[in-house]
Amino acid sequence: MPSHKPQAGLHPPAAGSLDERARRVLSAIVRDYIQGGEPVGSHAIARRPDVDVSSATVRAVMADLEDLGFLEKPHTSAGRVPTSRGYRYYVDALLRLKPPLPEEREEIERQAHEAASHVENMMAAGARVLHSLTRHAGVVAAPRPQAERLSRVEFLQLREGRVLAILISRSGAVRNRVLSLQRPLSPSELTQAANYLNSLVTDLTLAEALAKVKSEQLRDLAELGALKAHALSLGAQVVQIEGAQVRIEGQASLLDDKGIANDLVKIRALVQALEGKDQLLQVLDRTLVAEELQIFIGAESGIVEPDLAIVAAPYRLKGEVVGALGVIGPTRMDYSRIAPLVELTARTIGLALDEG
Amino acid sequence: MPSHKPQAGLHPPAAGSLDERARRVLSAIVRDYIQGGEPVGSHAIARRPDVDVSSATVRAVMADLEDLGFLEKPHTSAGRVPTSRGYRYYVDALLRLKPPLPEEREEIERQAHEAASHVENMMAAGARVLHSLTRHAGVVAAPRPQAERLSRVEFLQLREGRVLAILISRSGAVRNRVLSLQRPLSPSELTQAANYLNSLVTDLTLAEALAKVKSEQLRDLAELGALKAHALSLGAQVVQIEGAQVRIEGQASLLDDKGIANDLVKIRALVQALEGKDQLLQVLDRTLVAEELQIFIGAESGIVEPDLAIVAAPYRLKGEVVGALGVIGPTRMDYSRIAPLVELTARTIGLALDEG
DNA sequence: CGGCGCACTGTATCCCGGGGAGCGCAGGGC
DNA sequence: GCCCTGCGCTCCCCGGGATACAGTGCGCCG
Repeated sequence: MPSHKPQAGLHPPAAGSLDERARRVLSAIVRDYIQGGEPVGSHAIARRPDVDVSSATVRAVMADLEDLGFLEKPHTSAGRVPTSRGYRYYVDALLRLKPPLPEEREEIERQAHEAASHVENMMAAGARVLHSLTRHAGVVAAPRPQAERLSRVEFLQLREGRVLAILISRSGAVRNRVLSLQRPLSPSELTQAANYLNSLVTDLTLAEALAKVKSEQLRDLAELGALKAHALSLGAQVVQIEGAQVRIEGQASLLDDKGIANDLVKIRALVQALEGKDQLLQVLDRTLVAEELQIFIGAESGIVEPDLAIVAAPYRLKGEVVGALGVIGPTRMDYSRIAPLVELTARTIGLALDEG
Repeated sequence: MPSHKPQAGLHPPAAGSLDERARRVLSAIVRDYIQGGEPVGSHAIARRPDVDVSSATVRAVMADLEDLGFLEKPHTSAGRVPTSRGYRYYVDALLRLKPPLPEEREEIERQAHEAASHVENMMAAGARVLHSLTRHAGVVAAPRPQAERLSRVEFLQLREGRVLAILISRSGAVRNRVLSLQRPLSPSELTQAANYLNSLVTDLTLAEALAKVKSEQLRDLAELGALKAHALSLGAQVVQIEGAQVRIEGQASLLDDKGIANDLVKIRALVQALEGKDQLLQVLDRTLVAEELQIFIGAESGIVEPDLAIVAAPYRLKGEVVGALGVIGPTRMDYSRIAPLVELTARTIGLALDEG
């Protein structure tokens, strides 16, 4: 399994520093807490067949784990709860992934294929299927324009002084924007301008296209005609079409988590954070850069709420990473089941996009 | 002021049946409750200069109003709280509108003008300004395709067997959709098809355009060439492009209301209801049909949460109603201030769209 | 070194009683 | 006849105290 660490280990105690017994205890606590959601006591752990020591010994181990920052207790005399650091260790070193069930596979594939022709449908379907299979919030970021390769640029004359610029990407995504012209162009001039731009930017990513247009702009200003200069300035505007939408499904399920449910302040912060989707987008972007499945736990995600975790995976179009999707849930979500589901969904959606 | 009733009065006691004193008391109670948010007692009302009777008399009047269904008490021996019916009467018969402040006007106009060129920006700006001025959730429905008049249809060849259809409306809204062709068309055939369609549907609303295309399809099938038939079948698909988005800003503010804040079940239901925007869209649609400002109180809105009210107004493009926007808040929101704000925002956005 | 049991501590829940807000009703004045 | 005053009653809210409970920490023992 590839490393899930979005951040390199920051603390001195190295990952391998726990002995076998401590690892078993930590693993048991995390799984217990994920399943039950309540602070877990030494007795419950001692009863487990794979630990098999007395509760007093467990308590001793727990005290050590607490010193190391893997566990904490809500109050003096309560059971222990994993900290973000505890989850981190669990995810990095202890996690055993469970492959998705056949019916889950089928569900993902059905949804992906029904919706693949249209990018927006795809996003909605992806978010929906992640939500319904995990009962947490499913989230899909639109293919990044920066990473997408352009297929074509078109201009349509609207009315005096305004053109509609249309960007068609290789994935079939379409973006458009209304531009204002400094001086009117005739239809044939507009066609020429479009042809010229297409000759420059076809098959480039948006980022590359922008760079290309800028460099041409510098070089050609003197040497080329006014028309081409004008075309380039339009091109510079076109390429900056903003995109990057995020689709969320099932945010209501986030409110079910016990850690949040009773705290109005947290609920508010959460709803607000999800409403402005910027933070979310940043997290998904990090996944996009990493190019492999990422698990963000607590504060790592940058989302205000510290009891939230995000499992995200990039999806590919013709081999290139173009977007990311994932699941947002409480830190105590079932990583062993959800990580493979997210990974599978990303892969399946990538395949569907390739065909669509 | 035009009637705000979305439903005709259902109960026998006619609107005018309250005498002057009862109306004053009801009005005072509603305003008091809107301001303070707590059940209001007879003493508080009796102290008001515009009522000026003893608290015992107020209590008697209150008892009558309670029998009529305008008030209720959360429990025996608490103050009274208006029912939906009470708000309804208040809004219909007692409400005194307060014109927006100059700075509110300016804010609305600034936002509307900055964003008018692009429909999506306009929606975002409208929702934002309504949210920021009212501190409740602002909501804007996209111009309805059914009501919008078409400016033009364009086709762009994508790759073998697929075309991108683009619908440009008079308001500058652009919608697109990828269509599959039964048989490939050459570029010139495509242009011809587009020209033919444009000659049919320009300046029609989407609904009219659909009817027109259908009728042409029947008539011309035998008489016209295969190309035109093909064009018509494309046209039929194009016109069915779905749209109708809703933009919400500030849903987090809905959680601040005292009636909801402490009830997790309600919060969940609310978040869920807003996530699927269908219900909201239906409410705004009703406003669109009514063609004037509407106030929906409690259950009238069809939104699950009974303690919510919606103030909505249609906005116009060149005189024709094309969309609706409004504010969602607790039933105890300040209607006298918010209704004029919503109305003004709708009008201002309409004007901005006309120019844009 | 691991296991056992006891004392300690903090939480949650219930019950109880006092205080207070507000109502309904009866009786009296203009 | 209308409206005000006064009084008793009901119900909520709040704080305190008792109880039950879960789980730890630690000393002691094999």
